[in-house]
Formats: sequence, C-alpha cells, structure tokens
Amino acid sequence: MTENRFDPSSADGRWQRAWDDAGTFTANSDSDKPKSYILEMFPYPSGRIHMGHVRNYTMGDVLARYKKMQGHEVLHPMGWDAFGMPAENAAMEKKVHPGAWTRSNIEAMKEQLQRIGFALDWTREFATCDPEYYGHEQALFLDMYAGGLVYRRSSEVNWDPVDMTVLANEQVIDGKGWRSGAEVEKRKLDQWFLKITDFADELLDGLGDLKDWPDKVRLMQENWIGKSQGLEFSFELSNGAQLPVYTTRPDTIFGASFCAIAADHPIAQELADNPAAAAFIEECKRGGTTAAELETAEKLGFDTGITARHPFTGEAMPVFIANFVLMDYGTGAVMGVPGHDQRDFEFATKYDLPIVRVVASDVAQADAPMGSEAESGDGVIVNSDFLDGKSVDEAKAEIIARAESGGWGEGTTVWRLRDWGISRQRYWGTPIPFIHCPKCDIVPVPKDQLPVTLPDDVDFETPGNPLERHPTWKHTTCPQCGGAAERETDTLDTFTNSSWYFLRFASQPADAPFDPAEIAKWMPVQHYIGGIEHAILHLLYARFWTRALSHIGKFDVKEPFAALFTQGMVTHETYRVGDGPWLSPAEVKIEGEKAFTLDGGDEVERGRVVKMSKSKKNVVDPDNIIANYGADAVRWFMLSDSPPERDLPWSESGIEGCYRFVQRLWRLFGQYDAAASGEDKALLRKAHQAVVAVAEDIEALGFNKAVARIYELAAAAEKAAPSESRNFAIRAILHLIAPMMPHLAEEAHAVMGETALIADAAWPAHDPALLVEDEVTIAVQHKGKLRDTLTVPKGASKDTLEALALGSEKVQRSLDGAEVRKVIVVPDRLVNIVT
RNA sequence: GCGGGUGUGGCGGAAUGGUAGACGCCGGGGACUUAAAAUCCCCUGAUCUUUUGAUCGUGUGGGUUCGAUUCCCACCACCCGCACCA
Repeated sequence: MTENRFDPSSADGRWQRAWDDAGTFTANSDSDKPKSYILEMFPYPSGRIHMGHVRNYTMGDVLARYKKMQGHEVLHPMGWDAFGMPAENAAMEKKVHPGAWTRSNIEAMKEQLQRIGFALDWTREFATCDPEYYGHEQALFLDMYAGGLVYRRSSEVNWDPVDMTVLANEQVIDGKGWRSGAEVEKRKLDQWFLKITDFADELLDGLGDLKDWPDKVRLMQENWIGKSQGLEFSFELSNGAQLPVYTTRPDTIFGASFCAIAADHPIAQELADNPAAAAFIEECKRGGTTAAELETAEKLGFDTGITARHPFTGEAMPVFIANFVLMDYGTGAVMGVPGHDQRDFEFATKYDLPIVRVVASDVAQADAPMGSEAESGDGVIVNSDFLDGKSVDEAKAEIIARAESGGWGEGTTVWRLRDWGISRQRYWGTPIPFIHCPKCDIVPVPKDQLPVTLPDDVDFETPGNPLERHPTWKHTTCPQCGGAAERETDTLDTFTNSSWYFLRFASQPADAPFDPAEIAKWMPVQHYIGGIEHAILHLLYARFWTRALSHIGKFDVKEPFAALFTQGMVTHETYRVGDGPWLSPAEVKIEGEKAFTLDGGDEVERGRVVKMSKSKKNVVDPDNIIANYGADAVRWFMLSDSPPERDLPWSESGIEGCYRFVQRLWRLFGQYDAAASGEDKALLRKAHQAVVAVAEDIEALGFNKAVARIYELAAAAEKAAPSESRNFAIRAILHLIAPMMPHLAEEAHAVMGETALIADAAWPAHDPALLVEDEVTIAVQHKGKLRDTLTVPKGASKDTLEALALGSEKVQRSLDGAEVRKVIVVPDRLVNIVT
C-alpha cells in the first residue's frame, strides 16, 4: 500500500460500479440457499434523501449484507411510494405536472441512495405511480370487490368550500382548511370502503403470533382495533319507541339512573323541531375536538322529556341528549350508571340524578356512601336483587344469559376499528376502476381494459378534482349495456399503494400482480424496518391486505412481516436568535458553550435537540456529509453510539470521529503482513470472540454494540506485534466491517491481493475452543464492596477461591480482624465475604 | 384521563442479580514537527487524601438479597400513543 490514506471520493464510486457490473445484489429466486427478504419502508419521493432515510436504510443494508455473508440468498429491494398530495401541491405552487415532479425527484433520490452504496436489487425497482403497478392494484381491488370486501356508502367528509376539495383530518386546522383558511364543512359523499372490520378478529389474534414485533406496536394496534365485549339491549321508551344501548358493564344494570343519546342520534334528530333541543344539538356539534378542549369539556345534557323503562325494576328513567356520547360507537346511546362510570358520575352530579352503589368491596359495604368519583373497579354486586353477592364477572354472565333467554338483548362484541374509507377526490392516485352507468348502476371495469390510466393533460389552476373537471376522461361507455356512462373520478387512498408493494417486489410478472410461487419462496419479509409513525395505519393496512388477498385465494400468507423494527429518529440541536426565524446548523458557529451567527456575530440560542425537520431548519444534508467524509463514515456514524430504536443526535465531532476510524482501519489493514509468523493467543482469542459477538449483535440489531466490539478488537490488533494471529485478527476485522463499511472493506480486500468481492465472501469461521478464556478474574467483595481481584485458572474450585480470597492482604486489611460468618463463592466470578 | 416507555459521568451510551461507567465524543497533559495538520501515548464520575487508599455514586424514598443499574412497592420528571369508546 503506497497511499496511507483511504480516499472515499475515488473508492466509493469504483466499488459501487463493481457491485453493479457484477449484479452482486440481484436476488436469484431459483437459488437453493435459504432465503432472506430484508425490507425497509420505501420512501415517498419528496425530492431529497434525508438523514432519517440514511439511518433506516443503513440498518437494513447491514442486515442484508450480513445475511449474504452467512450464506443466504437475500432479497433487498427499493422502490417509491410515489402517489400523494405533495405532488399536487407542487403542481399548484410550481406549475409542474405531478408526474414530472415525482419522476425527477425519484431520479435525484435514487442517485443519492446509490452514492451511499446500499446493497439493493435495483432490477426490481418500481414506483407506485407506474401504470403497470397501479393497474395490477386495480385488478386486485376488483378481485376484492368480487370477494365481497369492497362496498360503497354515503359518508361524511371534510369539505373545503373555497378549494372545492375534500380534506384529510390532518389538513383541517382549528376547523379551517390548511390552504384556503376557509371554514371546513361536513358533507356527505358516496365513498368506497374496504371491509377491514371483517378481519378485526383475525388482525387482533394475529398480533399474538408476531413475536418479533415491538410490544409497543402490537399494543397500539390492539388498542386501535379496540375489541370490547358487553351486552346490547333495548329500553322501552315512554313514546313507544325502542332505545338500543350497548354496555360493557351489564352487571351494574341496577345502578342505571338515566339514559343518554348522542346529538346526532335519530331520536335526537326527531326532536329537532323543538328549538331548545335544536339549539343544544347545534352546540354539541360546535364543540372543539382538540385534546385540551375535550379534557376540560363539561358534561352537558338536554332532558328530552322521554323516559326509559328499566327492564328489571320498571322504573322510569329520564333520557338525555348528551355531549359525551358518540354516535359512531356502539349504538350511539348508553345507560347511565353514575356510581361506576366516571362520565356518568359527573353528568349525574350536574343534573342531580340518583347515584346508586351496586358494586362494593364486600357485602357489608353495600350502604357505604359513594365518594367524589365513580368506582369502576372490581368487587361484589350489591343492591341488585338477584345479582347480590355475585362477582362482577358472574353478574355480567348472568345478565347476558337472562337477556338472551328473555329475548330482550344479546351479548355483543363491539370494535373501535371502522371500515377503511379509501375514496380520495384527488388526481395523483390510483383511479378506482368502476363505471357509473345510468342503466346498470355501478359496473366494474373489465380486467382486459386495465389499467385505467390517469390523463396527462390536467389543470391545477381551477379548484376541485382535476379528474372530475377533465373534458373527456370520465366519459366512457358502459361495459354491460354499451350506453354512455361515466368513470369513477375518485382515486384510492395512497395507503393502498403501500399495502401490497412488498408482494410486487418479491415477484413481478407482467400479466399479474404477483406470482404465488415466488411469494411462497420469499414471504414473509424477514426483517421490516421503518419509523414508528407507521405503527398503526400502514402496518395494519398491509396486514389486512395480506389477509384479504389470502382470503380470496391469491396465496397462503397470513402475516406479511415476520419481524418488525422501528428505528429512532435522527435529531439535531435547534438554533434561533430570540424569537427570530430558525437558523440551520450551517448558519451557526459554535464556540464552547455558546453559538453565534456567521455574519453578524449575534449570540444564537441553542435550543432543544429534536427530530431533523425543514420547519426547524435543524437539518444536515447527507450529500454534503458524504462528499466530505465518504459513504462509510456516514454509515458507521448511523450505527454507532445510540441503540437503533432510540434517537440519534447528529454531531459534527461524531462524524469526524467516524472518519478518523475509517483511516485508522485503513492503516491497520496496511499492516497486514503475509510473511509474519508466530502465535498471539490472547489476540487470537479476542478475534474469535469478536467474530461470534458481532454476529450475535447484528442479528439482534444491536449495531451500537457491534461497533464497540470492533473498536476494541481494532485497538488490540493495533497494539499487537506482527504474527499469524494478528493477520487473522486483521482479516477478521475486514470481514466484520464489510456489511457496515463496504467500500473500505472492498478496497482493503483488493489491496491484500484478493480478486473476488468481499461482498460475496463468507462470514469468518470461528474456533469454539478459542471462545473460552483459560484464566478468569475473580472479584473479592467484603461489606458489598470490591476489595481485591484474583487472577486464577478457569474452573478453580470453591475451596481454592475462598482460601485465595481470605489470603489476600487487601481483604485482611478490610476485615480488620472481624469474624468471618459466611463466604459466598460463585465459581469464575466472585467471592463475597460476610462478617 | 387511559395505556406504554425512558431516567446511569460534561454528552451518546455499556453492563438486565455478581468488579458500574465497556466503546465513542468532548476536555486535559505529553511525544513527533522549524511550525501546523495528521498520527501516537497517558489522564479524564465526585469528594477527601502526599501516596497506599477511603467514602459517596445508576431520578427519589422504601423493600427483597451475602450482593440490586438490574427484581418488588410507592413517588417524581420527561417522552410517545390513544382519547368522552359506554
């Protein structure tokens, strides 16, 4: 090695081309090696790769390269989640076509990804806005329709009257459209839905099999699905009608003292000609929906004058319209049991309704007065006629049994999960492949007419959905009767695009969405890596699509992602002068504890360390960093220090440290001396231990620990004198870093005279005999403190250790003549002397 | 409000019942150099002590144990998710 510095600016590109030319990372599904499908959540082509992407894809890349070294056939693909609103926003602001904007972003971002040297199979790349992709999606959608999983019904949307468009909930800010600032209206539109609720039970039960998912994500999904079991029954009302209610606490039925219905409940709507009732209903609708407002919102009600007859006591209970009852959960009506439900308690207190105890800690406490809040805990039923003395669970079962045998109610399961509304009144998405015919109603587009492609000549100058306004696009003929008809102008929610892309990566026939034989080879994804922000929607939808497609016979896969990993964010300090605009790190110079602007020299306030974001301007552009330090230093930084599930604070000194280490390794590799001889048992042992430990760390995604071990082995190898053992250690390090710093590894590998790519090399073998030490250090404690350490042969007997420990001068000094009452010896670990 | 998580040097963190602070960053000292960069070596939790060393120390307070960062109970702080779900 003549040059003693590693030059990423020449090496990185050279090796990237070498991998590309050799097709090193092209997955071969016919291989008989064990298969590993490693996937990171594909990016939205916003324009630039950011550090969060780099961290995400580096982790996946290390796994992919490592698995390959372990002899697996690896599928590690990349593509683009390319439909979505930002493209339409760009179209409006910059007067560019959403497609053109998206395509150029993809091109730029692909180049950025390639500069980082990711081991990706680019032959399988696609964008969800490719007509082939969304055409197959339309076919799958039609199959799901045929399978009874798609339906249409009228549903409320947020309507922006100025932009003439439907807004997503996140686009409604304080009740106003985010762009127009206009007061948002509720409108009823006919919308398409997917029957995800048919799978609620399966999706919930399936979570139990996802052992390699974070508990947190499983729990979030569980809560989102929100299964609850109870009783649905009807009260007879004084006006002759029936009022169905749902309760999870049928055991407390004798404590009911009122009924409450939602403001948009049909019974409430019937009262709308009463001005006082109408005014109250109006007030309920106006109520804010922010967290703070809900928390402080007072329970309010309107007495309808109607009464409900208690099924057991026959008592007449008032029926209120109440602001805390939701129409879209249960039946939109509840029985109020103030003693044992906090909301009911507050309501009853305000309106002076009876608060009866029906659950107590024991029977003797039946008449204990209620406190200042409801008691929702367990106990024994009291003041409840035939239920008295039963446990809560027994009483629940008893009431449900009586309701069912008496025919006035039944045990029911209620879900929080709603069907998935997938209609979007937007241009840049998958057209929903249906035709509205005046004669034949709704007709699916015949499969041989797919894809239904988006028109290119669209206009974003006028408000509203461009597909709706397009002069010709929607006009077509009915496939059934041949008469004039109109295309559906709604497009699919972009979450549908990401609900099956992993299947398309695994196999890409031209004439079908996927090939079941290929799916069987690759699925499920072995490691799926992405941000926690997708813990609920994306992951639930992808699980649902996989089950739905299995259900209609497309293949046999229950869960798409065997293991899920949610990585932390990349964070950075924030900067601003007083209340001024945020400053980017490039606009600030740090001097000791303080920071100043580059130009004026004003002191800058160093703010909280938060996720890198455009709005706070605390971003660092990966391109600049790669240009300065090379891809390997950046990759190494992404893996070092912070555990991968936690946030990673970006620091300039950190990346410099990584760059120094790249150079340090380069010098170490340069010291490889094929002619060296002799054994260095300690170093050899360390190297073998590291080979095993780093592999374990990578498999557990403990990249920060793997990094630390490599530092340790490198330091030991640097200090050692040349020997065969040292050569082994150096070659071991070269292979251990290959998944993490692949360019450096290839370059050094080549300089050592190897002609093959290290990307194709095997993980180093280890000698199990060298994993165990023959000497161990024993800690000697007295009074819970370390007093001395002993170096002894491994496996020394308890008696030997005890004698050695008591013989220690330091121990004797600490004992100071005290009587030894007990000696605890843990072989190969420690001796603890108790006095 | 409900659910979950986190809390260890100046900073990121390691150790999940057995030597607390591995490894990295920052900082200090030194070597090499005409000088600088680069590189290498040493020190680096706190307090006391000339040294040997001693004491304290993993958010706080208790408990279990020969031994607790680790297990249990209570509390505090911060973060995340859901949110009037009957």
